[in-house]
Amino acid sequence: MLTDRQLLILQVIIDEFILTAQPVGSRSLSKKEEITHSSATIRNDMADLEEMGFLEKTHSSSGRVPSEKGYRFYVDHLLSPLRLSNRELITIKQAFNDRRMEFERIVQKSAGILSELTNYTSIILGPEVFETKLKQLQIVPLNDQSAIAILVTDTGHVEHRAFNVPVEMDQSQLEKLVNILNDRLRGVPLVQLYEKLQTEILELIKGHTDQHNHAFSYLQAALLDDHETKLYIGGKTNILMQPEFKDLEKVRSLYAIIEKENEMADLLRSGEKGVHVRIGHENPFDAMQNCSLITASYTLGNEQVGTIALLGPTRMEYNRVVSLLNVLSKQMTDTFRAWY
Amino acid sequence: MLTDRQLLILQVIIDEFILTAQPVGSRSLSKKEEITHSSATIRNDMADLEEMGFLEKTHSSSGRVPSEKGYRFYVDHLLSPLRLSNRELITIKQAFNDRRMEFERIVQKSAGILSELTNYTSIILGPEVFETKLKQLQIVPLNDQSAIAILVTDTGHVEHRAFNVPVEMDQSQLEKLVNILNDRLRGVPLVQLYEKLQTEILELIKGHTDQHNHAFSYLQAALLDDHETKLYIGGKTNILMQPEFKDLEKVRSLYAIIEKENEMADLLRSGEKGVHVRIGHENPFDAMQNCSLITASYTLGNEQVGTIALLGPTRMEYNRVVSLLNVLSKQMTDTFRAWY
DNA sequence: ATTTAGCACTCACTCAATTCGAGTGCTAAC
DNA sequence: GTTAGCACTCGAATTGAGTGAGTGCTAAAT
Repeated sequence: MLTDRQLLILQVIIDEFILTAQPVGSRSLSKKEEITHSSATIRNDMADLEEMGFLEKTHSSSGRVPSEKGYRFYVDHLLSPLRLSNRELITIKQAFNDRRMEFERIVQKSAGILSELTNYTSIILGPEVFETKLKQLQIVPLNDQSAIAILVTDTGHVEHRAFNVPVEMDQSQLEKLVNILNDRLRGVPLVQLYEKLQTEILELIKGHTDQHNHAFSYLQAALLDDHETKLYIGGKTNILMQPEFKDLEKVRSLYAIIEKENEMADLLRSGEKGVHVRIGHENPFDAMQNCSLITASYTLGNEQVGTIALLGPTRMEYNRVVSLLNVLSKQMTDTFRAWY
Repeated sequence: MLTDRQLLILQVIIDEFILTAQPVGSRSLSKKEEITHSSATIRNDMADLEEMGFLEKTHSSSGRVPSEKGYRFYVDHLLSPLRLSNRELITIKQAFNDRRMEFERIVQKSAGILSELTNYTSIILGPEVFETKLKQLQIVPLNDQSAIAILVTDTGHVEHRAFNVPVEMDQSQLEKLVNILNDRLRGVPLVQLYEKLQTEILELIKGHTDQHNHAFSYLQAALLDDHETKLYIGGKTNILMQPEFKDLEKVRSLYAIIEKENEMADLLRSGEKGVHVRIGHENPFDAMQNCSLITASYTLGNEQVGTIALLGPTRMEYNRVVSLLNVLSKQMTDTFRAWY
């Protein structure tokens, strides 16, 4: 396999390239403190490493650049876990000190922090709401034509939607309807809401007046759709600062992908627990060829899982990013656990 | 002042430049159908127009480019109102056909439509919530430590925030507190909420138990902050497609401005009623030197005013954009009027 | 058997020189 | 007042020499 020296050289090359984005040559390597050998020796090892597929040349007489296989090896075997700096730890702590216990706020902030600390683009997938259970349904009438339906889940998630109230229906009738719904639907997971509404409740309502029936159909429309899991993106413009994206066309195609919420959500969902690195072509999208995506999962309550991720060039500061995601996902999990 | 021919030439030059982003020369103008004169004649008029400050050269032997003064004149005097295409009208109609009467959704969609139809960046300022009055306050307990406060305004705006419940407080006490607050605060404009809470309510609460007092302070924190007016931005990446932004540095500085929500909000707020065009240096920010910002206001309910805007290069399709904003702001106003 | 020094070779990059063409201003004729 | 003609200007694109960082290979040194 690889000799110790080759390992060292591979490591230093990748570290250097991550820092400078420039191909690394044997001479500059031989000057490094960690390396005591001459440039010729290094050249030989570099040639071997290239043969094995860990390095590449940009052209026949250029320095070496890590290949995807090189990065993969680096991430799997050479990554030295990095202690986060104090500044970073403090920044994170502060964000979570916010007394306002609002999920959205924390997530949004986390996205901001991640992108700020890394200069990459952060993507956070909110927790899946499907498994959350209905806690309470509330109706607030605005005037005689419209009202707002508010739906609160056991995890504190709130959704609301305005809807029309049939003119012939007065407030007390509306209240009765809501009471019925609350009785029957409390504790029902949101995914099952539709089913329940269609069967049980519809049955139940049939016994009542026409108005009930009518109002119910309005309410139903208001309640059913759009329990989407949200995607929070931070530092989208950081992409512009990476030298590998000086070509506007690449930026554009990458943005095009990022903005497809559904596809991005699926991409993030697919990760297992723990930190997970996807390098270059390991990503399903062409536009992410020279990107790496690092994901980590967090949990909210029992089994609600969400994902935080960082998107940057393959030439990413893997050690820092991995540490950061670890800390942050843990922090999020802990914070949410403390709340509920 | 300007001769008819000069007016024509100015108009055609600007139209052409808006289309191609290339300096316009006398020869290419002379070939246009609308223009019957020779290139030499045109050159003379162009020289005059340049002397008057309506045109500029990029270098001594280049074609002409409109100056800001030129655009200003064009917008003020030469703008031929454009009928929107059927496709455009249909796109708009469809967006407003959504049965879900939710303000946010409509605004978000409008932002999307605007940027999609124009390839510029759309910015929409949500209506100021300060003048809206509290309709109802609701508390939904999650467990014995936390609850959610939900605040509904008379325009159907909903805000919510989780907060801690003091352990020694049981649900009935909480309900009592909420009832008191609802009685006293219903109809109070959000801006006055803080004041009211500090004076009247605090007074009222003092009579009650310690627990009330304690819980109240939690609730207060939950209710007070963050009645921000939101900024909705669409098509931020469209900026990348404009040739005047092939320089990444410009893109970055422009993004930096756009992302400062407060400053953008102030900028949009400053416009009077109706459509309003700000060209180049008429904008307060350096990064918007070669941008134009076109704003239009819409109203929600009585006096709630919001703003929709488009940001693009000074070389903007003014006629189309102005028509579009007109239609859309009217559509928004109408839709909201119908709701409330 | 490694490691190193030396040398010829490769290739991107920079920079100046050159050309090309779209454009202008000016003048004289129409 | 309008137009044709001409000299001139200047940016953009093209070319070619020079530079330097890099390589691979071979032979000597360890």
